[in-house]
This record gives sequence, structure tokens and C-alpha cells, in this order.
Amino acid sequence: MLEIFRAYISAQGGFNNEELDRICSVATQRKLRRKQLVLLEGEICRHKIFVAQGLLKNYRVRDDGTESILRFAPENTWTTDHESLTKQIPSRNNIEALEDSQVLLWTIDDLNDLLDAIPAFKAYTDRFITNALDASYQRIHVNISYTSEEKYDDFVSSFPDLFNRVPLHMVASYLGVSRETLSRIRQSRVKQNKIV
Amino acid sequence: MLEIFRAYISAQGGFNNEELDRICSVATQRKLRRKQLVLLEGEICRHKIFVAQGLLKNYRVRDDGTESILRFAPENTWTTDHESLTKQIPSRNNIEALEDSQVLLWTIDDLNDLLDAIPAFKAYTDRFITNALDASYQRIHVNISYTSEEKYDDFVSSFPDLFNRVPLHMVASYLGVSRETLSRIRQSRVKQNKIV
DNA sequence: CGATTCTTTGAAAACAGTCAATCTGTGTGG
DNA sequence: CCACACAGATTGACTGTTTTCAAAGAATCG
Repeated sequence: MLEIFRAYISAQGGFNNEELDRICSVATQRKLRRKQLVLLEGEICRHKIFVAQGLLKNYRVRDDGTESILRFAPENTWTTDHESLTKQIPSRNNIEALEDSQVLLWTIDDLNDLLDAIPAFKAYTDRFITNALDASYQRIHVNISYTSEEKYDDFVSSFPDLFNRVPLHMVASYLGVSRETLSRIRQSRVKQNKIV
Repeated sequence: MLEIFRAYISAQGGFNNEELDRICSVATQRKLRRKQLVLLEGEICRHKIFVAQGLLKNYRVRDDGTESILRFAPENTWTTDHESLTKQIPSRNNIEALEDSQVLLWTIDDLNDLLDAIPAFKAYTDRFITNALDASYQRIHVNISYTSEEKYDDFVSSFPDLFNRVPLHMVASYLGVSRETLSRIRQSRVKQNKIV
């Protein structure tokens, strides 16, 4: 599992072997079964998570019990509850495995040590958060200005590896439309031979 | 104008006078008239902007010519096109003054120098971007899971100083609903004596 | 195989968008 | 000071989209 992470982080550039060893040395490895929770709403998020294998979802439960999915985290991506982790306040989100998964965990303290000790890691993290912010603004733009059809198309082209890996009703939940509506949108695409 | 910024940034803590001087010394002051553009779509964003007085909007023009507002920047906040500024690629957004305004501008190069030279400024910026990311995720959650009514209420409570300072149709554009719909939502509130 | 999860479909109701007209308030020029 | 233009807000009627509810069909898991 560590090899996957090592390959990923090496590809980001700027690390020597000693630094890679140090980063890996404080990671905890964990296997998750499908439907297993990594973070429960109300808990304080203790870890930043790297997904080496599998797929996780980050979601929030509404008052009526339905859930809205904030994001998916497939292999070679990070996830966490950013707000809960950095401020050490109770989380409003849940993180759950959608497939059997393998993840690496870093505590916030270890992470901060690494950020202080390894400039390249700090630079990588800064770059990462910057990209996350840009992506986040882009998603807001999609949310407020696209039609439901366009949102679906955008999802498909943004996440070609995800759109038929996660259940349709979860894509609907991610986009903020009902599963029935998304099903009909997809059907109308099929009839127009715009099969995706 | 610099005094306003100085007061703001001092309140963030961690700066000595020399550092404050240095930060201020590379800022360009600029006055903006209502409706004046600071950034035009297609241009490469050259500056990070601090609003000392007035109000700016950051928006994107859709294919049909209507605009969707990504965010507002009142006094004592920052704005820029983050993606365009950091990657030096053409901007997809416009930034325009909604009121006569006074702003301070930093070029990306000067900014990077300051970040390297002044750890407290780097720490502040990191904190800032972290908060922006959290806020951004929160807005996504609102977008995908709230009704239009709830979105309006959320806007009012999130920006009590803005909701009757900007025209209603711009609030609508920010929320992603039509101005007529937002007008009706607000009217139904009045009739229910939930006057805001 | 049975149980569960996921997807689709139909019909009705709720909701939001569009278009067009009117109303309001503000500021400008005569 | 008034008349006018202009930007913004509201309203009604209509249309189109989306949700909701209910049921049934398909796929998948254990």
C-alpha cells in the first residue's frame, strides 16, 4: 500500500528518498470494508487520508435524513474533513467507503511536523490546496449556472472514471438533483444517441 | 487608504512594524468608479486585490449573456481571480466595482516575495486560503442541498451587511435563481411577518 | 436463491423560469 | 423644481422543469 503512495507522491516532484521515508514512516495503514465509516458526523476529524485503493465518499446528512455528497475520493486522491481537521471542531460530514479500500492516515500533528520539516511537502500541500480551491469555485459556478443536463455532462467529462463506477443516485446526490430526474436525463441522452 | 489595510492586517496578528511597512510599500493604490472593471475576462489576472472601501463583484458571463456572480468583495476583504493569478492563464471571470471603491493591488511577484520574506504573512495567507476552502465547501453544500428559500435565508444570515446593499437581482445571480423567483420568495417572507 | 440495492417509469403536484407589463425610487438635465 | 430616463423590483399568466410518490423491473451481494 505504501508503494502506491510513494509512487504518487514521488511523481509530485521535489522529494528525496529520506524525505519520502519520513513521510511514509508516520502513516498508518488501514483497510476498509465497503460501507465502513472512517469519519462520523459529530466526531472530531483526526486524520488526513490518502486513498491508495478503492473509493470513499464524503457526505452530509440533511434534516430529512437524505444525504448530499460533497465529494468522492477514488484511489490516488486525498480526503478528510478539512474544517474539522484544521480547527479540531466536530465534523458535520461523514466519510464512508463505497468499495473495499486501502487508505493511509496521518494525524494532524504528524502532518504539521512534516510540513515544517520538509519544504517540498509544504510546497506540494500549498499547491494542492490552491488547486482544490480553484476546483471548488468551478463547481460553484457549475452549481449556480448550469442546467441539470449540463451538470451531468460536466460530471461525466470531469470524472470519466467515476460516472459509471458510483451508483447513479449518488451522482444525483453530488449534483443536487433527484435520482429520478438524473435517470430521465440519462435516458434522454440514450435516445438522442449521445450515449455516454 | 493604506491605514485601513494596515489596521486590518495588524488585527490578524503576528506582524511587526517593519514587516507591515514592507507589505504596504509594494502595494499600489487605486480608486475605482462604480461600474469600472478591474479584471476583464480573457486577461491574465495580474493582482491580488484588497478592498479598503466600497464593493466589488466577481462574475462570469454565460453563453446567453447573463452573468453569474461568484462572489462579492466588500471593504476589508480580498478578491482576485485565484486561478488566473496563480497559473497566469487567461481569466474566465470579470471583476467590477459595484460602488465607488478604493483598492490596494499587489502583483503576484511582489506577493511571492512577501510570502518568502515574512513568515507571518505566509501563515496568514495559509490560514486565509484554508478558510476560503472551508467556506467554499459550505457554499457547495448549500447549493446542492438547500431549497431556494433556504438559500436566500442562508445568504441573509451569512452576509447581513450585504443583502440589502447589493441589488436583489445580483443576490439572485449569486444564488443561482431568477430575480423573479427571489422577489417572490422575499414577498412571501414579508407576508409571513418574517420580515428581514 | 433470497434479500437488498439500484434504476426506471408514470402521473400528479410543486416549483422555478420566461415574458411582458407595471411600479418604484433615484438621479440628471433643463 | 419638474420632467424624464434609467435601474431595479414586483406582479400576473404561462410554460417548462423538477420533485414527489408509488410501483415495478434490473442488477448485485451474500
